[in-house]
Amino acid sequence: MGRKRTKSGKIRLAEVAELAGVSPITASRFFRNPEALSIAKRTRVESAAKELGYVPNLAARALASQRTEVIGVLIPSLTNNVFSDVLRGIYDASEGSRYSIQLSNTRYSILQEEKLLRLFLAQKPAGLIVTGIDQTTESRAMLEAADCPIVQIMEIGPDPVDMMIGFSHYDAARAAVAHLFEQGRRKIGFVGARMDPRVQRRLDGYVSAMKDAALFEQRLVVTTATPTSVTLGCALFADLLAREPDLDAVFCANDDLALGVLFECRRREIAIPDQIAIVGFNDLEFMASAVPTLTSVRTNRYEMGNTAATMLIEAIDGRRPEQPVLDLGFKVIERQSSTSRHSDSRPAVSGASAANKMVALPSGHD
Amino acid sequence: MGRKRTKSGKIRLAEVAELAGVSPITASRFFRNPEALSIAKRTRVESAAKELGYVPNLAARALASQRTEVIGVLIPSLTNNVFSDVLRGIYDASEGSRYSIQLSNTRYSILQEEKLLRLFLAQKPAGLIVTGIDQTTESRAMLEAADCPIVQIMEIGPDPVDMMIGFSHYDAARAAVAHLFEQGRRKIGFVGARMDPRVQRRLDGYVSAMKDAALFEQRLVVTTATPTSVTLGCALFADLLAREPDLDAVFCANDDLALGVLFECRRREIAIPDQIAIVGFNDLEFMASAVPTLTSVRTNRYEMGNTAATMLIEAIDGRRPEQPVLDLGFKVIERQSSTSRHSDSRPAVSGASAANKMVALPSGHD
DNA sequence: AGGAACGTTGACAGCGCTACCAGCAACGAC
DNA sequence: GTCGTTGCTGGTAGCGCTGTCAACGTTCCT
Repeated sequence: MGRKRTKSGKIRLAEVAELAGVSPITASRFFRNPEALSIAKRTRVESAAKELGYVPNLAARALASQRTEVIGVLIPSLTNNVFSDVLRGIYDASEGSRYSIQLSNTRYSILQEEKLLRLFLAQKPAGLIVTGIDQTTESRAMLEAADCPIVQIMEIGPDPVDMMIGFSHYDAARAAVAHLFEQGRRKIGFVGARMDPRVQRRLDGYVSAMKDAALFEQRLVVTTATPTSVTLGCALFADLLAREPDLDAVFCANDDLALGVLFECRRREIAIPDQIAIVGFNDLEFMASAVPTLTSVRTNRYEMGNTAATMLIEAIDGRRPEQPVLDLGFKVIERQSSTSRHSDSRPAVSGASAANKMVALPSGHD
Repeated sequence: MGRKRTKSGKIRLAEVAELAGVSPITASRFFRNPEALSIAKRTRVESAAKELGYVPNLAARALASQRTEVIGVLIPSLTNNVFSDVLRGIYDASEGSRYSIQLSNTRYSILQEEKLLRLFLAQKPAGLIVTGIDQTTESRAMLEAADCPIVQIMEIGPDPVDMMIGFSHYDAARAAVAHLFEQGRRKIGFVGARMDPRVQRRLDGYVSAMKDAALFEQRLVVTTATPTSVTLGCALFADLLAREPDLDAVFCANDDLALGVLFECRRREIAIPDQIAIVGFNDLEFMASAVPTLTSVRTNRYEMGNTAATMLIEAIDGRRPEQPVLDLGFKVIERQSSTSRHSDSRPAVSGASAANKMVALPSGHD
């Protein structure tokens, strides 16, 4: 019905095709698979599109092709520093690809996750990134039935839905405790907050290491379901100290807690590391600048997000990785807070010790 | 032809309508404007949809209605704590509404912002949230031509595109400096990183306050374009101290820098606040737990994001706010790092002083 | 009583794009 | 020379939904 030159002056594929002197379908192909066109038509369509300032209509494309170019991402928290690094990795990888990111926050609730998953799946995403390996049975079933690639991030486990990228929190915690053992520490406390599955596995790693050395005592463990914070680190450490005044080290489930412990020690004039050693988890930026500098377990958060999104996009485009489960490992970054002698002289400007000793371990081999 | 019972067994609006015994268009209306239906049909459609587990196809809806239910959000950084709070506010507000969030990262580049804006606008978003008031001329023109509501967040300025929510960074900086004056400080340094427009305006506020008191000296200002970090705070403070050993206070453009300054002081055994007072900006959680507790300018980041998204959604739905520009103000939270006497005894557990004195100021009245 | 106004419903015709299949030329194999 | 085969192109027919308009019954007004 005389549908040329749409009233609102919008540029449709048909206009581009007309200007290029090809059929709409050929123009369409140019945007999806340029190699399928002859060079002549390819350049004609390209310049026509540029001249008209054509922008494809994603809704029409999604409707016609029965699939979207959206990657769904489900993470438990928007505030946690850990996830902001992961997210940045994901967004960086998605840029330049034709996929866009649809982000949702499960607030550490697997029921909420299930609900969001249902929502996402109904829109037929091109791919999905989900956090962790602890889904509801229902969620798990939906993921397995989904006809798109899926990456589980943050940790690795025995039974991937599809792809998986992360590291073993259990092994990482064991390595942290092993480091403290090496430094001659015996009464090592554990401080944890939120107690999501990954923190729980860090606790498990700590417990197993302590039990292996016949040093485990329940009262050395202080945890809470409350979301983590520096202030909470102060409070939990105070609790721990009240239970066990002879403590000679604390392994904190994350760096915020470690910073809180550091502050609380300073407040109580407890010498670090002479009286108590501190080890954190994640190696956030400030750990290297604290006084004393704080030992932590470095995790590759940005890389985790970036690789996950990259792998996912490759899989969507039909190039599945040969290795669907990727262990990114971790490193214990040894700093002053847990090493008995301050061997290095104070650096000129920043508190970062230039001579951080690193203990690198690929996780996953128990 | 014969398009009933789509092959893949997918539930379309037509199936719902058939089961409910109404026409598809009536069923469609149920999802968009239930009040337009008679009670009888409303309940019939509702139960039919529930029975079939109908989920609307957003792509088809977008194509047919020529508009999407996507709110575009442009922020400069995914890593910065400040923005993660804002984002959380935005996502929280979008939940429960029918709008979904499309997030993109401008990396503090207004050119990148322009590019993303073009991309977003091409998809006809339902609304847009952009950061700050410094857009390129081109971006500004696009925003003004856009036929959707727009909220500028993070700061307020004279000439809103549409709606605006934030506070005056200039006034907030002046208030921070005024507080230091009150405490008898005179040689007040400024430490800033990244120097995005908002940090620049904090610097402007600092400069004007110092000039008003005839205390401004260029060498009191240390800034860098480098992204902010705690480590950078250490380094910049060291620079500042080298230039001006008689310093008696530092105003840091954000809390990470302030923490770095704190650590560097500890490293150099500079007494806080006796020798040097520290004031940060944003009042991140850890400021209340540091030793000594750190004074900061509290900003309502979560509320900013939440209110912005709420206002935007209201505006999309046709209920424009009577007051399109909202000043959320700020508060100088006075803590030990800038108050001369430690009047409060040590709290039992956390470092947070229970008796934080607050100076609240609605910004915007110079 | 006649007609306007309203509330409710449905038919029709796309929205802009792509899946599918058919067509055609050019090429090599038999 | 005939028959595939490959590479490129185009026509047709929707994808699932909603905008528009018309039609209907009911109520309210004059």
